Amino acid sequence: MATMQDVARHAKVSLSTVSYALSGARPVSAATKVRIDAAMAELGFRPNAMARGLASRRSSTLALIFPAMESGLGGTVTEFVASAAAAAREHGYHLVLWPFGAHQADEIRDLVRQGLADGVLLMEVRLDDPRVEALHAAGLPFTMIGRTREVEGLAYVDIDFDRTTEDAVAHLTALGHEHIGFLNHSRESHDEGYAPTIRAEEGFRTAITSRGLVPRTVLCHESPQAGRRAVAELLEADPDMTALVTMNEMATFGATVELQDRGLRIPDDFS
Amino acid sequence: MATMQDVARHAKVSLSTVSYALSGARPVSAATKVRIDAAMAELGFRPNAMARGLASRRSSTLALIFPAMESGLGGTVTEFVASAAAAAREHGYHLVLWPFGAHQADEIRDLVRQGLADGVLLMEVRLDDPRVEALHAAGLPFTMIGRTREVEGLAYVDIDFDRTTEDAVAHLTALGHEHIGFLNHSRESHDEGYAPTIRAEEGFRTAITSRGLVPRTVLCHESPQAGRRAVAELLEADPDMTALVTMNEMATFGATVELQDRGLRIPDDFS
DNA sequence: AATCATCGTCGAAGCGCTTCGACAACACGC
DNA sequence: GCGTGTTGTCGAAGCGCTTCGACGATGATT
Repeated sequence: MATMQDVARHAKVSLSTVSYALSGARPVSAATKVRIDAAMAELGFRPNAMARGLASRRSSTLALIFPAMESGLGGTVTEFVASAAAAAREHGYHLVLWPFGAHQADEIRDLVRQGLADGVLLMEVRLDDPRVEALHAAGLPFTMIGRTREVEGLAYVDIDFDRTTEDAVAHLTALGHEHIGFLNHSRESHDEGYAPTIRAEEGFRTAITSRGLVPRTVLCHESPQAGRRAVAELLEADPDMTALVTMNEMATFGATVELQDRGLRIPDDFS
Repeated sequence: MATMQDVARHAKVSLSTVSYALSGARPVSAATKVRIDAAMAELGFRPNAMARGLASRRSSTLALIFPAMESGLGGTVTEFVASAAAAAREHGYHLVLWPFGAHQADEIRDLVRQGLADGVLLMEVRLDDPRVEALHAAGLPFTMIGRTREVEGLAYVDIDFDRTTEDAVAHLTALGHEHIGFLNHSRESHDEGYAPTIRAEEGFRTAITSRGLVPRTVLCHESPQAGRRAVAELLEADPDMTALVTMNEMATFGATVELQDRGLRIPDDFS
């Protein structure tokens, strides 16, 4: 593998000039730049990531902390991961995966100190999340996908659950539905303080009660089987139910099966 | 951040002794080791990943090359990614994501030369995959999830599609089914040489024809909508069809909807 | 023509670690 | 008591790059 020294010799300039040509941190004359570019091309030079990282104290690497296999890994999570990787790439960064849940803040602290990451993306944030504290203390830049209870001074992107549930309910009431159920994520996720579960539940209740209707919600594991049972429960609680709002992708597949099983056509009899 | 030099001073030994205590590459007396461990703990020392990588020419990083968002990113792919990350972690490795498809062998070659990865995991391998050639030429150790046409000298783990399709067909014929359809991945994936699509198709045909039955297969996009249409097609081709073998997760959800829509109960009327 | 920035380039000092060669200190067999 | 190995430790030389200070060579400014 060709080093920068090789390129320098080949282009008959000093090591540092090659470095400056590459980074643009200082001006380099057009003529020398051409020679250097030619030498780099000829030798197939690629700057060594480790050496660059060590000398510059910047790794060009971002870490994506994501919940190993906790909450079912729906399609949404996967999309986040895939687009984060692609976006990092576009900006010349590497993306490393740190599969740590909310209870593994210590491991994160350790990894951060190894200096491999310039910044962190935190996924599946809990309302009170020790990982946030750890990252904050480490002084590493980070942003969250989702949010904690307190977001003072923190950067995050988030889904507006108040708005989405309100929109969903508005859509259904506009269609004439008055008995609307809500199929949420699991009880575990709720009890762990997983924000989407909690905030969507609140949003739904608000949207429903503000219309003088009765909210019927159910927490449900991320599986088709659980989805069937959950819908059965909802229909027992309110046999007149004609519409469902759902947060739980996996369970939804089971839900449709259960509905069709009961002779309810979608979308004719049930929305 | 404490360096190894700090630890050495603190423990009153030389820098190299600390290194040896850490790596075990040379013996260190029990007494000094205790002092060094104490110093490391007190200073909260973590070896710098970049420096270690530069000096040792090993990055402790593995790259996972995976298809950005090509083939729908089913749950299986996600599981692979998540468990790869966890497994890497367990072995003290980092896992970086390189979102490159079969047509981006050049970009892979570039990244490899940056020396960030000690080895590579290649996913969604095509029967003839330029990435394999690129990695081979780069001399980087790699293994594949899936396989190319020629596997001489290559390491891989793979699904036995002959066996899975045979098992599926055997299961269905044992239940008495004689009109069995096959719901495959998309035509695009087939034409691109995506091995699971091609090999599963072959496996299914073999399993069916060896029983004197007629294979009915359909290529189908990764979506519920496409799944509905595909099942409709299959039933038109053979109205007596009573069972389906499927490779296409997303399409399957649509398939069940279509079947139920036609009054076919699962599993009573249709398997 | 003298003065001063500015430009383009170079050499050298690290970044924090691994690893090689050296070398005391000591144990062993005879 | 002399070779002959072991053990445990140290110093120093890198790994391949970034970045700082220095310095001749221009070109612009009076």
